[in-house]
Amino acid sequence: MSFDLNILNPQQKEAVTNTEGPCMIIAGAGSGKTRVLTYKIAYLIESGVSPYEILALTFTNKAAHEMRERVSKISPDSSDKLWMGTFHSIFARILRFEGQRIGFDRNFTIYDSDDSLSIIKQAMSLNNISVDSVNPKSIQSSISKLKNRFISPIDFSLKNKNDFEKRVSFVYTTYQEILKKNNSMDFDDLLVKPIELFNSNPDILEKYQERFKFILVDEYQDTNRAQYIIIRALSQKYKNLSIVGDDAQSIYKWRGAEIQNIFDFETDYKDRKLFRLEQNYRSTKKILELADDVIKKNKKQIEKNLWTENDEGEEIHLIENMTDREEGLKTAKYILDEIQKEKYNFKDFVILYRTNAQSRTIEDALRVQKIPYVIIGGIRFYQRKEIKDLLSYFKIVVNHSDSEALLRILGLTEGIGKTTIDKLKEISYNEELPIYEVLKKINGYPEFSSKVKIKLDDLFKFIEKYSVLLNEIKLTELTRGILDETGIIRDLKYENTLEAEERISNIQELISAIAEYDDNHDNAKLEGFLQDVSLVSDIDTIDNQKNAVTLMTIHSAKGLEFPVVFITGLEEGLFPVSNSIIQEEELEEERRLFYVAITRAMKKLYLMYANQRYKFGTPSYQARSRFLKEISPDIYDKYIKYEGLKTFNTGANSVRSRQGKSIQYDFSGFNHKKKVEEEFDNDKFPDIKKGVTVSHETFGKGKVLGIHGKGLDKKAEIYFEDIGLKKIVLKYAKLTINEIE
DNA sequence: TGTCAGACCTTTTTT
DNA sequence: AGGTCTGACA
Repeated sequence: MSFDLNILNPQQKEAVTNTEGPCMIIAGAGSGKTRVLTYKIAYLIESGVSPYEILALTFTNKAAHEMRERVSKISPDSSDKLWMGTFHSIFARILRFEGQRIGFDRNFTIYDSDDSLSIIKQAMSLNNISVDSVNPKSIQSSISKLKNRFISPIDFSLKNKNDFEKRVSFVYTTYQEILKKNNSMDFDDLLVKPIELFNSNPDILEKYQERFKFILVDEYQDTNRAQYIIIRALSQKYKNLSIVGDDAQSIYKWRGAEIQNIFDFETDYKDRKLFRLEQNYRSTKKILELADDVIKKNKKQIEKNLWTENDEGEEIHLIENMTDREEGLKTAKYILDEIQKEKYNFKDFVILYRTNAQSRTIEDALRVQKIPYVIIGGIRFYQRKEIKDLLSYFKIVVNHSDSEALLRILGLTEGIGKTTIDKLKEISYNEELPIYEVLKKINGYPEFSSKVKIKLDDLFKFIEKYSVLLNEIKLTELTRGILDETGIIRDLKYENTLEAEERISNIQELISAIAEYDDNHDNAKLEGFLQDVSLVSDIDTIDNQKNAVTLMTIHSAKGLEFPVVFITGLEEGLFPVSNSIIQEEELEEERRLFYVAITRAMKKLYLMYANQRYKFGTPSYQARSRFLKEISPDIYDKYIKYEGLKTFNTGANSVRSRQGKSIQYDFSGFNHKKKVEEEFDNDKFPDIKKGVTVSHETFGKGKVLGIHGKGLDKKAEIYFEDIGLKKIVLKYAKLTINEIE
């Protein structure tokens, strides 16, 4: 054997070598879960199982890549033959092969949530539901939840419903019709459609049951109903199903995950074997004990007892800050201190937060201190406007039915306005044709002016041209050709702003991603690239080489570890997030999230909160998180070092008194906003105008590029020498004027 | 048809 | 603080 089972501990070894039948592995945080999965796969291959017969499902591409790489170290020739990937990517692949059976072409488009929202709006308008009466996003999430529970439009329409649900039902039906017409699927369809396929085609199910004799599922606690059904169907014949999970780390209920799946595993598979991985190799004793203390407050959980042989470790820091800005600056300061004291590198640090919106203040502080950082999440690369624009051209060339992509392009085309687009939509709807087909015979419609017809015909010819070239020239040349002909870059260059430069560099990045894909795949096709693109998440692109501090949400951090972890924004209403206060179940999920955050830390942990934080551009005052208050006194006394303005008592009284004080301050400054605004209706900041050079207390020297709003809402767009472009609300910022140009 | 300023809404978390 | 939508105007 080319690998050594003896490096595993006894429990890990048993979990690895137990390959027959259903097997459940409860793996605590940092207990070597990935190692067990990779060894199990390698062990199967060593025992003579063909890699083609193994299916391994993960939640992120990163986890899949990492696992594949680790398998390839043990079992070099077989790793690329494994079926290993996210649920979404594996089943997208199967649907490309078999989708024709349920009426989809193999070049179907995968819609992201923005695309999906736009279709929801179309579906709403077709059902005469105004976007003012119902929030399209709430309909979108309702539909997504239904799909995750594998409830079809017909099933749902048969249920007794309230007003809102009736509307959801109508929109759901129309929404699926549009997706079908566009030859496209949303993320949820990638799970729902395989089930439909298997249900209506037993021969196909049988084929894949036979193919995947061994199935391994990672992060089982975060599977939803649809995923559960797929796994059950595929494993039914051979029942060689290994699931790995940790109920304490279930954090995706809001996305339809059913933690119950893991609790139910033993009733679903009566003869299942159970293995517990309880030795933690990651964290210090102090960190682990705090984590344990936190998670014990939750009622429902599978019993386990996490322990470690690691050192006791250093104290955990708890730091109070007056404002969110101070929180950022302190974080930066502690990073610099740690680097000096402990010889850490920037890449050893992660700063975690509950919501993406919190990153901005932290980024500001890091830039001021010149600390390099990478930010994961937020506005995703592939969701940026310029990228989506360019991708739309690619999509329509690959899939002519993708009217959503075509509509986007029409919106970009000079000389085509809302009127034309509405007319096209109407014709397409009445004649039940994709918009592309309407363009094809555009000359037969007298309602368009000849000028418009020429434009539309040009666009049609453009699509035609590249559809032909699709199979004739190399991917890199094809996409380069499309890019040049759209003139996107030329237009951006003409704009000649910093923002446009940024956009151009994003496009260049996309083009190099295509070149890389072209190099790595024989006979690379645009279709394949588009699929990869729609299913990547930012977490997949973490670059371990770069020496920089990482910023991300706690959700993205699952599965990762860092020597030093900062958890920021530990405040009521933010973490736990406000509406989870009402429901016990949601509160427990927030607590698990806190648990996940703590257990990312290997050596050092910093807990941060701020008394005042900007929310929606206005300051708000909140108490520190209940998660801090509920830490057991003995853990608190032994392990936690508090730095703050007041003595930190675990009792509620001290909080109240401080909060009271803050609220007073609040009233004096902001609750009389309206009155104050009247007083300052005249230009309060007459000297801040375009061209003036100013100094800001944290951002340094900068030049005013523009002014927006008036009175107290007056904002200035300032280009700071150190950190770039910022928008500043003048009433909050302390600016001094340096010189007038 | 295209533009621009102001109003208005947003914040959970993501494949 | 930032993005999106809308309605007035060119």
